[in-house]
Amino acid sequence: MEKNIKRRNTHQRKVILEILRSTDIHPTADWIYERARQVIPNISLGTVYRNLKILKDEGLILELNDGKQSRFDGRIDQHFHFKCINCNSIYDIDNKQIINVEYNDLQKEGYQIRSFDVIFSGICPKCNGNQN
Amino acid sequence: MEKNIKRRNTHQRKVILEILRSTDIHPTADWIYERARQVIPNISLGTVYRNLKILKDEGLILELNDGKQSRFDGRIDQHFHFKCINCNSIYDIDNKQIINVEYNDLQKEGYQIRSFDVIFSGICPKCNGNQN
DNA sequence: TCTTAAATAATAACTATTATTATATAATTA
DNA sequence: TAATTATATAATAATAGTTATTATTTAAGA
Repeated sequence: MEKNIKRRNTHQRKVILEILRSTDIHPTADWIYERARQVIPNISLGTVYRNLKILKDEGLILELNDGKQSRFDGRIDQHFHFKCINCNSIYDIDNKQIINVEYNDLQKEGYQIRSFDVIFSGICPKCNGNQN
Repeated sequence: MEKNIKRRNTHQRKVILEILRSTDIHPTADWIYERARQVIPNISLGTVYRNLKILKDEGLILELNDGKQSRFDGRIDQHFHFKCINCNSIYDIDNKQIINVEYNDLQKEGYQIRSFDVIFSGICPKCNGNQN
């Protein structure tokens, strides 16, 4: 994607970012599209995808993935994720203190670290006990 | 997928697992397919996908994802990953000592943790210095 | 207000993955 | 060892998530 492009602050992009920031369910592009249509009835799914890519490029959102679909996250402060292997939900994990990462050694080996995510996998509290 | 199915130990599945265990590049299904064709010329891509799913289901391999494609990992001992945002390579990170995860609190909240991965994102040593 | 390049809506195209089905084969049984 | 049976295969079609195309619209600067 072009880096030094003069971006226009469009209504569509503002609505998409607002929708994403209003939820913690890490929605798919399609979910965001359905929500956006309630505000801009003739918005296009392509517009949703394009703007999600731009927002990610600008560091305003994160892209996760589910295995088969991309999911998006309006939170960009350091936090982690739990992926339920039963219902496929993704939860935010806020207990920063549970994880201690020291990556000086990696940097010495030449890795430039921009970010990191910890993704737990298992059964979520809702599914726990009533699995199919 | 059926759980109590009587599995047959096919030549195709053995070859696929062998190929995956022989590399550390976390290949895509298509890469594995090309390699497998050198051993079984008329193997089908569908067979590769089906067996990768079975092997994952049996806990013999891991599935990572790259954003748009699945990547597979023949290593199942605890280790972490580094994803280069420049060349898209995924590297294994072995320094277990750099990461300390304590998830008792999560378990108390009802999360059943089966596994976790730490994914660093940034520029790899090879790309460091000669980015495009 | 005029100009211009970026963004949009609509839609087509692409691609990774999964499903379908007739045939082949591993493994069990006789 | 031969017959049986259900699983796996190869070939191919179908699906679905995402990206590309293009004529038109629009945000933002002059």
